[in-house]
Amino acid sequence: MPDATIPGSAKGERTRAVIAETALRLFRERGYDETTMRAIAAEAGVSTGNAYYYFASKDHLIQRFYDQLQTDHAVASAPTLATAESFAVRLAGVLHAWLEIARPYHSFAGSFFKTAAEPTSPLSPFSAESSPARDAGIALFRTVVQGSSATLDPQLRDDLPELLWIYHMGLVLFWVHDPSPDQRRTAGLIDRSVPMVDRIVRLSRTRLLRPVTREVLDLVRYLRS
Amino acid sequence: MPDATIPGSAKGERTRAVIAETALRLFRERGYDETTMRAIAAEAGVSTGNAYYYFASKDHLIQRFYDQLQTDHAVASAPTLATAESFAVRLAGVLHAWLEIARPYHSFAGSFFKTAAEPTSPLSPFSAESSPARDAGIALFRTVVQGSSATLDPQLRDDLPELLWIYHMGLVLFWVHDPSPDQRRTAGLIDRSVPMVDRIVRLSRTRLLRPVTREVLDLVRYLRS
DNA sequence: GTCTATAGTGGGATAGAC
DNA sequence: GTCTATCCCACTATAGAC
Repeated sequence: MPDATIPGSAKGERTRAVIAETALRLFRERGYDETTMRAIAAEAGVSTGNAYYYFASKDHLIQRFYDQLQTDHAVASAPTLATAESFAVRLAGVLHAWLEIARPYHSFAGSFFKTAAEPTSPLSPFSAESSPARDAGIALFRTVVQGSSATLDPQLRDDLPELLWIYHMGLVLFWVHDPSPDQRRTAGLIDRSVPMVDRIVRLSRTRLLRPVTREVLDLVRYLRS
Repeated sequence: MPDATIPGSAKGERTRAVIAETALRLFRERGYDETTMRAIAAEAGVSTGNAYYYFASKDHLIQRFYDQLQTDHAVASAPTLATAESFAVRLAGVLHAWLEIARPYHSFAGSFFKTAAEPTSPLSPFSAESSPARDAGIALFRTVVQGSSATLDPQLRDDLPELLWIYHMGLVLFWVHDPSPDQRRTAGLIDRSVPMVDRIVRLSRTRLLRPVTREVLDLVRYLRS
């Protein structure tokens, strides 16, 4: 036996991984509702009891999917973030990157989305369990802001990444409901809304709009408190 | 004509109503997940099979709840709409009215909200089955706009009600996730966001913001097409 | 601590007799 | 239109093997 220091732990992690990967594969092949825990366990070569030993519920298998998606998104966004300087280009690049890496999962995302939408669910993007993925998402948008050539109100510079993440969540909501082939309408929505966001961010420093900017920032702080 | 011509139909409608009312009562008393179809059927004095004869699924029982809420909302909004002239006051009145009539259902709304969020669900506010409720909602906001003293760009005047309905859906989303007592944070969100909306609507006609207004309206039309 | 096997519960949904 | 009987599956419980 290799590894006597943490007995079984390595093996356990491998079993956990096998179950998670099998589940994800079956979800993609058959859809979420059509994939039973029995089938996942059988296909992974473990007992159903064992599957439940590692994952508290069928829903918990999706947490893996989130983390995977988040990692892939960061990787797919890297080229844009490394080269583009314009805020609008960086933002559009990151959003389109998400669209591309998420595309293969569109049909099955729809079927488990309901679970994520439930307030008490650990899969909700607003839940405590999701805070690592959420923080990673906000961090990505922080990179979008910080690397851009745009000059911003300092306070807005701090809070804008969170606002952009919420904007992204709105796009995801639209995407989930988007029946068009390859979700082209969502792509269109990005292409049409990014320039608006860009323009509004630029205008936020003007005398006319500064009061609104203040109100928005106050609101963000109120909601965080 | 109210008729003896369709025999049994009246009886059927009564059975349907009894089941729906029983279900709503039990949902409020015990919560959605904790109320089984067996319990609903038993309490209503019918068999479970019969309950399924009238309602294709447990979720379908909620459609009744939607309609009820929509009707109550219109009634609760009437006083404000009959008296207030300022756009901000009318909007805030209608939104707070919703908050009040929805309050008793907050805890159970959370548990079935997931169903409504599912794209393929007939309960989704964007579904074809929900279009009557959606249209009624938009009509309510049309009254908010049309009865107000504010002067608006004609095109915006046409599309603003739909935008306000979407804004309302956003507030509902927040409300569902709001754990504060009596959902006070949602009330705070309304109080802080309505002045912003009001200000932005006023500013939409200024030279500086007109391009953004155009873009927003183009976007709305794109999404409708 | 990791895993199997098995037996069982409860609830959404359905089939088919009447 | 209404019933009874049954299916299916998520999930639990448990007892024990390595």
